[in-house]
Amino acid sequence: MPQPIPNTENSRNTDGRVARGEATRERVLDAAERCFASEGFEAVTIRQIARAAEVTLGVVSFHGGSKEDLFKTVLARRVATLDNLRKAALAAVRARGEITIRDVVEAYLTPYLDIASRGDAQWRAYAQLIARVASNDDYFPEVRELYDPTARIFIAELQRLRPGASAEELATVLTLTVASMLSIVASRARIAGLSGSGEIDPPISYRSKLIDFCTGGIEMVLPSD
Amino acid sequence: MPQPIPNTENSRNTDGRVARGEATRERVLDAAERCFASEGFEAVTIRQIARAAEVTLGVVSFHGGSKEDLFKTVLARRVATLDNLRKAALAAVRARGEITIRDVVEAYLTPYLDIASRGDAQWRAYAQLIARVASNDDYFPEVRELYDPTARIFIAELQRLRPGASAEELATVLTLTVASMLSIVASRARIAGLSGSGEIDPPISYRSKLIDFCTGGIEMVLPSD
DNA sequence: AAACTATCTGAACGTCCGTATAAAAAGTCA
DNA sequence: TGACTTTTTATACGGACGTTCAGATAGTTT
Repeated sequence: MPQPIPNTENSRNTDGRVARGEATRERVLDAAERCFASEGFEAVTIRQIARAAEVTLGVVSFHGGSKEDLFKTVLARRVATLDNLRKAALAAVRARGEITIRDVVEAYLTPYLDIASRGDAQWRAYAQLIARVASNDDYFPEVRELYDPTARIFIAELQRLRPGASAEELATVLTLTVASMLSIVASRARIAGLSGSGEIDPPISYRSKLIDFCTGGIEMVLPSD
Repeated sequence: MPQPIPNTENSRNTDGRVARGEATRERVLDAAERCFASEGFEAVTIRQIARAAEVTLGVVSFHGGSKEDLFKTVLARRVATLDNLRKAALAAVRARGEITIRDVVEAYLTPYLDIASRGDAQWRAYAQLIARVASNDDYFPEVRELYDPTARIFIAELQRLRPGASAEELATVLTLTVASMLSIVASRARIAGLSGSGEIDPPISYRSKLIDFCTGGIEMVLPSD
């Protein structure tokens, strides 16, 4: 079941040679991803990233540029992969013919829950990083806009199912769906605390409850009649 | 309609005299509240807070202690007030007799949307700060636990309405409701961007959509039959 | 007025930050 | 092999950070 997530990255130079520093560069980006995910942009230091990547200080700047560059690169390098998983999930349900609100919600949520629950620590870190970034408005604008194109695709899909809905209603329910999705990753500890069970379950185990919640919510805001 | 929010704070010494430095202390806490809300714990510097409060550097430490103390104090000083508004809203609907999921959701969400939309910049800042804090798991544990008692009260209320629901289901839907609520404050810019309208509306204007979404979501996860 | 306490000032402390860079090392190509 | 490029090392820089504190000031009590 857990098949490897394809790496959409280009590790060759324009002339076809494998770049010598590419392995190091990835170690740096991976370390940055883990650090940013677990501590946030401001709290992380370049020295921390260097230590995590097991390289010296200068190497981080050499491969990652400034701290801000590094942050943007880390976020951008996986966007296409996640987007493609979502688009594929949407295409799959559309190919089946009749489509429902629940189908759209499912296609949007599942790939994210999936990568957030994988064995691969880097993808888990990326999922956590997204949750961190999206929940605060104050990151770099370029970062926020990374996820807009796919959001618009899903809004258009909802629009098709509920032609009477206003643009603001559609944007609102998608934003609430995204927030709910991210909170599963960001707040599992709180859920565990409030429910009394000490157990912190993987995000995917909340899948059906989350899909129910978002589907029910959207259908209540955008009634079909 | 917008009546002043009562100040639950104690500005007198034990002997009844008004503390001389109390006004300064509040200026410091107010400034810290605004700064933490708009930039987050790590990004804010003590010097920035001092400048915003129009006091010298040492005064911030004198009245606020360490940066971490200051942060906790800022969050803690308004918890009781917000909690009381929520409890009052819940008591009001319970007094009316029959109670629904929607009533419980409304009682939880409205006070927050209310303070987040008030003219008072300090309460708006506090609302924004809550959104920032709650969306990431990595703040000080004491902070996270500030909001648990009231959360448990509302969970108990839901439990009464849906006796068959498990503790984990209840904790999950409450957490998703909270996340949705906070995302309205934190992501209004994104909603505006995605809906095409340049306008950023006050949180309270999303009230009915938000209540619909959460009510529909909870009812889908916890069906009444 | 004198003694005392609370508050505030201004300056300093040691530490760590992000970034830059010269020189060494490693790899590539002629 | 020797010239050339890419990568890595080690170190340094200026600045900002959180915190501390001796001393000045203002308010209170005796």
